Amino acid sequence: MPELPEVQTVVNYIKPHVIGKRLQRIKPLWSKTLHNFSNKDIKSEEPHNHIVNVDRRAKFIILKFKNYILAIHLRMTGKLYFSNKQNFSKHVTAVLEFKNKESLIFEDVRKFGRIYFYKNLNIINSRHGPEPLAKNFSADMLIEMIKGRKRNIKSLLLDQSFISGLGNIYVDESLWKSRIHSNSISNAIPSKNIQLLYQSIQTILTDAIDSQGTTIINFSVNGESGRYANKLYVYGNEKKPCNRCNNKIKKIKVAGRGTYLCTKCQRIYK
DNA sequence: AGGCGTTCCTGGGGGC
DNA sequence: TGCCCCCAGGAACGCC
Repeated sequence: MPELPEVQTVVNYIKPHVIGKRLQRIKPLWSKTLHNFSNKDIKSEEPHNHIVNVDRRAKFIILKFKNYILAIHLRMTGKLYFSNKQNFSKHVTAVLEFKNKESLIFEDVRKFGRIYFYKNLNIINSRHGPEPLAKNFSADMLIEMIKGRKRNIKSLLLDQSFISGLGNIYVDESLWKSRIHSNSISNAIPSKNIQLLYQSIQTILTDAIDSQGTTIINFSVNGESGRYANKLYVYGNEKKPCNRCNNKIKKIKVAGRGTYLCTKCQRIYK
């Protein structure tokens, strides 16, 4: 599941390939993939269809054009890669075609991924919380945010309107690193532990971006997983010993999600 | 406010 | 070996 580090990895990867390229058309191979627009909307923007920048906001890949943006969400199994091949796998749901037969391929086995057409980032910003790696996002902010809610901490951290970019993997890793049980109630967690959570999120996300993420995010290089897969402390490690206390990692269900944690050294605050 | 169920999808795992 | 059943999971939405 692509989360912030995987999405950032995709952005870093495609950016040099697509900046300055002129989009000719978008071919939908799965009708729902183009969520709120069609190729007509792209045509009507002519001749201003050059990609001027590629960026990330929350878990969206943002293709910036002169007068609009395309926001691409990979959801569960979406993959985005640059290609000049003409034969696609059966899971390709959309093709963004440039000149010279070059294309951005959106491949998505489960078909949950979507592409959105907006004038700017306003709508996305209004629905999403702060970026955890933004320079102006501080530990004090996170403390205030978490203390101000009375909610299951895992559910809160997964909520994109609360904080952007975290998903199941990095929430489990961050809570393990800061020794907070996933079933803790947000306003009962002491400030010093939230401070530790803040540092854990920073460290983990930064390290995961450096490692090009955990899951497979494109097929164009080698189809291998990101190197962070080898650095996970709890996620996917059921029954393996906890790196801190040697207790067996458990898999439980929290907020409807499969959740990995150490019930011995992650304390529950209620 | 917050928790929970439902929906969208398909590959893959478990059971037999 | 093969078939059927069931389910994970991000986000939006409706309900209580």
